[in-house]
Amino acid sequence: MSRPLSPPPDAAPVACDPPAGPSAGTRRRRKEARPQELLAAALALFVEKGYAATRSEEVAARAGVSKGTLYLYYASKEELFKAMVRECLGSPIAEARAMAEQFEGSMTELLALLLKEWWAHMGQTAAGGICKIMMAEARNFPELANFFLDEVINPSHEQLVAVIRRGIAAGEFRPVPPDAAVQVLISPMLHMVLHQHSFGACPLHGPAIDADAVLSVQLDLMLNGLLAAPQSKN
Amino acid sequence: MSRPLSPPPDAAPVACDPPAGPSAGTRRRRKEARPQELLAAALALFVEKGYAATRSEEVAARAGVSKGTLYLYYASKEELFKAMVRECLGSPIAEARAMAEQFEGSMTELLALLLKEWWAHMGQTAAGGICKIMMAEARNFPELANFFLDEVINPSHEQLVAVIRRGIAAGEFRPVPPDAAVQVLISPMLHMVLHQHSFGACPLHGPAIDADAVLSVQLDLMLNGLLAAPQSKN
Amino acid sequence: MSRPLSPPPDAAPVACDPPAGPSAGTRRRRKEARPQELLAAALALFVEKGYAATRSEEVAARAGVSKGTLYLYYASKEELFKAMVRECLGSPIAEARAMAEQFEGSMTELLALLLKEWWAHMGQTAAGGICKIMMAEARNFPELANFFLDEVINPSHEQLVAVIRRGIAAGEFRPVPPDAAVQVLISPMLHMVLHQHSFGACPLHGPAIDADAVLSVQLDLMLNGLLAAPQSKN
Amino acid sequence: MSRPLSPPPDAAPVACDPPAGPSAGTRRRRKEARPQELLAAALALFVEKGYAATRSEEVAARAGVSKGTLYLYYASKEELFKAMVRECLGSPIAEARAMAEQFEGSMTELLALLLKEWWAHMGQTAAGGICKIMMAEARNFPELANFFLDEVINPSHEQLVAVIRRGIAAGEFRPVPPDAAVQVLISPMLHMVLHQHSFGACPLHGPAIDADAVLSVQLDLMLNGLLAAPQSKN
DNA sequence: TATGAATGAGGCTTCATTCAT
DNA sequence: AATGAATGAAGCCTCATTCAT
Repeated sequence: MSRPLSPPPDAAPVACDPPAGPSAGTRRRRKEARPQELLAAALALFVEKGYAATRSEEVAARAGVSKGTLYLYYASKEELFKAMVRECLGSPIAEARAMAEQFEGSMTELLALLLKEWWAHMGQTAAGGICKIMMAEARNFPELANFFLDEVINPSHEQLVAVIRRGIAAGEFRPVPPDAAVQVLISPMLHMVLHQHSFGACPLHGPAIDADAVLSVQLDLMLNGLLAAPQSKN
Repeated sequence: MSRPLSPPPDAAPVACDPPAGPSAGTRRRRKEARPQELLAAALALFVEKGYAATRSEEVAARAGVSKGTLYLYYASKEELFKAMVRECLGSPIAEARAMAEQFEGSMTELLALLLKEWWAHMGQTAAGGICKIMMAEARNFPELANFFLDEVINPSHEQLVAVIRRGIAAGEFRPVPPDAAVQVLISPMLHMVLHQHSFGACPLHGPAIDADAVLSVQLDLMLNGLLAAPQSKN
Repeated sequence: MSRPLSPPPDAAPVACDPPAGPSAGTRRRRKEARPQELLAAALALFVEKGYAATRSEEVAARAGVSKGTLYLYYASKEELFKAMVRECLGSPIAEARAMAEQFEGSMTELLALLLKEWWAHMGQTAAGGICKIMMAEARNFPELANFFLDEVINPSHEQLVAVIRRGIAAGEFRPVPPDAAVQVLISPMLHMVLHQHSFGACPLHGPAIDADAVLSVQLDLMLNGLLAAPQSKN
Repeated sequence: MSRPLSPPPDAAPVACDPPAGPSAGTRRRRKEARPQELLAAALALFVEKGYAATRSEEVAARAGVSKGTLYLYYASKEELFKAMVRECLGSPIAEARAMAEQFEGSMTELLALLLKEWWAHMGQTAAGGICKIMMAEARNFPELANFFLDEVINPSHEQLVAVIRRGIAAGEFRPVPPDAAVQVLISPMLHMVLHQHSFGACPLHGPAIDADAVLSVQLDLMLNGLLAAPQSKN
């Protein structure tokens, strides 16, 4: 049940969500799929090589179209990049939020659930690549970086902060500074996501990170560290 | 005592004469200092913009020399990059190792000490920038990535694994898988280092990460989670 | 019938559409013709200025295209140069060989014929420029020099040696060392070819060489010198 | 007695004439020799690689001085080149002229003597390299080309023309067009000189030209072809 | 809509030349 | 006089973008 964390499942979920074009169901020609294919190609290449080192012709080729066609859909390389980032974020936050609101168990359980969700989305999906490319390019695209912060990082963060706060308020967690605790909480997964798309994808890289092991140790340690009353309770 | 973690202390270390301060009347004859100045300039720019997006002329200009001068010291942009990575790693691992070997207290204390050391080196020093740039460029420079793994990541990792093992053997820590535990242990700091050089350096970035708070929460949670017998502290 | 030997008939052969004449309204879609146009431009400029002193953009401009277009067809200036040399040699040797094999007259006549052929090809055609450029660049492109030796010089030489040998064997020529005799035989023409593309092409050059006069004197002297029995012509 | 004609005796006579600086005899420091050393280095390198492909630093290095020093003696690369050409021509023509004027034998003998002289000077001396480089660069340096024509080519040519004319007038030679005959006469040697510094200097070049054999065949054929009365005379 | 030939601004690198020592 | 670090114009080449088909 433990899977080493090396070659990211790049090919598997080509787009983050199969975003179901305007008329999903009847597949016309291919034209309707073009933007998605281009974004998927862009994602794979930008993540692999970085923005500047990726040639737009490569993206087109990977999407199976010619150089010129790319420009029918995106006005420039930069627009393609921005579209890719905006597109591949999609709805996961919304989903997680919905899940959290309906949740009725303990905060401990909710935390575990959310972290698993996060990993399932970021670790198992090409969306994780967005994290790497944003980390690499944030300073070159401040506007995008802020978009990413507003749409992804801060909402996720706030959601987890809220859970921690609720847990503390309920006496379930020890009183810790929630912001810092959230950083501690998500870091291992974030690290694995980034590793997956950098060192982990190098041909000769060293010992792979065992994602499942890290996740379970992380939950174990964190919850042990967070829980208020020593285990004698319950 | 808590310092927000945003504009990285770019200029601080890396042995960089403030490039030709007010007393810079002589504009030649710097042969000895030039390599360091160029490496410092390269570090700042490669970290900020990435390898491909940095023009070699920019590096030269930042080092206070002209385009051509750069090539008197480094045969190509790529050689400059490699030299920079190799140069900026220095001896921190060796230092940490020496410290660990002489240490006589508990593993809990040693762990805290090592993490603080790591942060002092990577978080407060331009060396942290190397982490960001390596993460961004690992797949473009596999040879360098392996150098970095061999010289930095793996030795650090092994050292911490050894401490965890010793702690477990001594009954000080609960039996946890050491490799995974180390990932959990260093992730928050790694995350902060990367953040510092990406989102944290964006002009408009959101709420800063409070490094000291994260570090103390991290130690608190981790050690609480690691410690073996619930010290009957009810 | 005697033509002074100065400005080489640069434009004449080498299959070069007069680059976009008056009817050049379409400025694109020349894919088939481009390689020839580029090679012709390269030939003219490399012969005129030498390899190193010719800028690739000049070649492109002379071919009526832009800098970048050149690189769609040839990967580098060096590749362009090599392609040009290889291209401009063509089949003359094969033709001469065929002619020699079918020839039924005396060796004296064959020799005269072959030399005229050689001059017609090298002296009246842009191919002669290749001789100059190869002489100038042989030491910078040893591989190409050997190609030229193998494909042009040595076959031509061997063919003439064979004729001399046959003439000697038939008692038509005096017994002379055939290799040296061939050198003597072709030198005047070679000299004129080189002159044509060097001094002869200088605006202010001195008295032109009269090619036809040289050729006829050359035949006269050579054959007089070669012929075996003093035909008793007193 | 026959020597193959491949690696030109580059090193042997460094300068064409050991030009005996102002105070030859007492050798001061080195300074007086510097210009000669630089010219010799320039000759070797320009002949080997051509003007444009030779870096001025290479010339300086070969002369055993630094880059800057070169510019103390010659204002620019072009001036160095011109000085080299002008310098390495020197007095041979004058010498040959003197010899011809004092000569008292037959024109046949004088012709043989002059050709041997020419070969001794151009074929055995670095001066031959000037021929190659002038052929290669004539169109880039028209002024130099004219200098070369005026100082070397035309005087030599005229001298030989005069001999031919005298021979014809004396009934010693058949009446041939003297200009063309001279071309025929010197071509083989010119060819060998050029070959020596181009194909002949390539590492893998084909069969070497046997200079002595060519020269003797050349004299044999030429004189046979030139001589007026068939050999029955004498 | 799709193509891919063509363009040309711009980056990397070289090297002739300068100049402080 | 000699040095060699420094300069920057200029050349090679790439690649984002355009546009005729």
